[in-house]
Amino acid sequence: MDEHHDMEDEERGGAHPGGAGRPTLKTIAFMTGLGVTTVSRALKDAPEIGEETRRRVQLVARQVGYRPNRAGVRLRTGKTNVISLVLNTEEQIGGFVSDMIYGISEQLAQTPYHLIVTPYSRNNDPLEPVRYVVETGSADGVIISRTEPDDKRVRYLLEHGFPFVTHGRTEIGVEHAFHDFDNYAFARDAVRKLAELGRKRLALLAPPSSLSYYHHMRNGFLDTMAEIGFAEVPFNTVTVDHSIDQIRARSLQLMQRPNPPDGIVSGAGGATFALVAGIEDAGLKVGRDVDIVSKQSARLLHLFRPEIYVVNENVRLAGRELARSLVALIGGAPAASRQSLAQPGPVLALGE
Amino acid sequence: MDEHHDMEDEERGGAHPGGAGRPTLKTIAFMTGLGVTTVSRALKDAPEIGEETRRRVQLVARQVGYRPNRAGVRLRTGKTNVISLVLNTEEQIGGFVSDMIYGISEQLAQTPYHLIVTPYSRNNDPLEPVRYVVETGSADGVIISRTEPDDKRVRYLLEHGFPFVTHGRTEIGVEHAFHDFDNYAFARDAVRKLAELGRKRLALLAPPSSLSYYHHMRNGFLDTMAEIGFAEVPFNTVTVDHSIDQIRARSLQLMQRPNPPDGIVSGAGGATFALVAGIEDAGLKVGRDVDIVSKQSARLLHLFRPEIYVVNENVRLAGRELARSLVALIGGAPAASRQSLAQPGPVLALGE
DNA sequence: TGACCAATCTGTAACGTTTCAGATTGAAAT
DNA sequence: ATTTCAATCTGAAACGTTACAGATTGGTCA
Repeated sequence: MDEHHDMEDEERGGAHPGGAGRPTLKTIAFMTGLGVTTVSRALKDAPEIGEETRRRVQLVARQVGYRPNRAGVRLRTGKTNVISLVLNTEEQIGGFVSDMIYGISEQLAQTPYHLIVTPYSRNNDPLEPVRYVVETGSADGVIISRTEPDDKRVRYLLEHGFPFVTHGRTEIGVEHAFHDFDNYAFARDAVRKLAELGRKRLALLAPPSSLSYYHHMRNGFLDTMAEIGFAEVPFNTVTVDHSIDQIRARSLQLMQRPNPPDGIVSGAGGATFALVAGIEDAGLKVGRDVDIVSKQSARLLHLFRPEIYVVNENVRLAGRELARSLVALIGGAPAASRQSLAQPGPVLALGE
Repeated sequence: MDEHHDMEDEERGGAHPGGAGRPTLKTIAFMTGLGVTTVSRALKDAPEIGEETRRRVQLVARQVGYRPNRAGVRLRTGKTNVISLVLNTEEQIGGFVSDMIYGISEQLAQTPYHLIVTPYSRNNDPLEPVRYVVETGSADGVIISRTEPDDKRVRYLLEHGFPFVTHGRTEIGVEHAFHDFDNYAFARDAVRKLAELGRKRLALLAPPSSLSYYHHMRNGFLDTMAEIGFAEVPFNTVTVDHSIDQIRARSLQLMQRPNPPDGIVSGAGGATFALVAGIEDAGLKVGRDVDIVSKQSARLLHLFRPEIYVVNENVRLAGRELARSLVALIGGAPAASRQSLAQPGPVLALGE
């Protein structure tokens, strides 16, 4: 005689389909007097179901609040109705991740898709979470960010024919879906604005050089500088991904050099806080000794120092776009049709 | 003759268990010459399996990289191995949501649990997503934040015996798991610091009055004020959840009143940006005309205005704690054992 | 009349897992 | 020699869904 009798789900799915538990196809089949197959097909508007039957089934289904069992569908079809957002969980200054998640959620709200967050930290291989999702089939598609020109994850996903969208572009020959902010245009506009303001010695606080958008931003910066005939003040000891303290210290160093910049383009709002702190550590003042054009996703820079010029990046929108694309992709849309580049808005001064 | 033959998964789970697809219990059963039941039990260290068999099965399982199919488990047992974070997706100034998610992810990384984000917006009933999760059984437990003293969601979850943790406490008689920041202590320490600085006319920029932690913060503020013998300068036209523009405008109004405060306690870092902007709009200066003690989760306030005193709230830690508790709860731990209150650190001036 | 057909419906099997209720051992107890 | 028992193992059934391969109509056509 066992001492352990598991009787927990005694009352879940009753023996009779009229039981107390959540309604299933069987419940509706019982109520309508039809077979489960018919009910299943009627609910998805299959062609070989009579008009009246279809309506009857759908009515009953609505009445009893039928919701397909995800595990059942998933087991049978392999479709998970899940989208995975692969995230680097390192601390980031004023990270934009929440907005991204909000945007994705928003877009997914009216679909059967759930959003699941698949994290990785610096220790792990960035490929690891992606491989996990593909190998275990735990999602129908993934969203990845922080793309590199020759991104291992993108190669892997392409090889395995797994649906994905990248936040950021790659230099891989094969076309894939992406959404990106036009950082080339941002840097170009930023340089022009600084030139307009009479600034001549410009520096760039760029993203890490491994990432794709580093190159875009840097090219936009350099091309425009060359066009105007300016020479760059190098500032490559630090990136927007470094810590506040590091950026601040390097920024101080930068401003204490013989010929410090009088204009700086900053690739991220969070980093700009630290950048300005360093500038002020050097006894200089933004708007007087140096002008700054910074990208931002939160809208805090103008409160911080009203003299900063800003370009807003709408990350929530990016999230929406990425989710929209991924869902389309899973539905069979060609990757080439799901590529978009968000244009930066104007360079804004305080109050604009 | 049908024109449509579905032959897509012809090569997935082969007829032979030795096929190409992902290994299942059947694969291992075939390889070891055992029954699937035995394999299933051997893998979970059931008592009625011989020592050698167990080792053999586990070895093979490891070799072929066996990973239980989540849909199979879920369908059979009802266990989803999913935790749902229920989120309000409204814009928040400098929201702490990313840190929360990082913390939860971090904690969940070494468990079989996945994190899924279940959003709701202002239009929807906050109860809606919770009801969805419970009704569809789409997770084993939920994490909710922005709790109210008499929280409908908490009542609902208690009634349905569904595992949950709240970020924030309630006044509901029944015990439930929570993690909270001690906002009473924060407000108390803040008031004391301002008193120490010689400030006498104090105001509080509080959370929305519907939320639990409004009361904690407010009580901490008022109790300590009474203790010292101060009277409050009312500032209840706005909360930390309002927009930058609204807070800024009301802050300006506040400072233009006949007897403006000379000390302000602010419940959120994001709001403090707007608060200070309003103060400066009035021609006043933080540290001279008024001192501020503000809670923050990002570490930006000292860069913003070095004169602000800050108390740091570690939201990532809160995420970890919430996830840890929820997993314990699902594992059968009593709710009363999963209640924790994070004590605020010291009130910090610049450089401390 | 009988054959054929389209329209509609249905049962069975399978996805991968766990649980139930045995089956098969070999050894110990009678 | 038979019974008993513990130790191991096993097949069948079920979770809810969909795909496949029919079944059952009633009508049309030769």
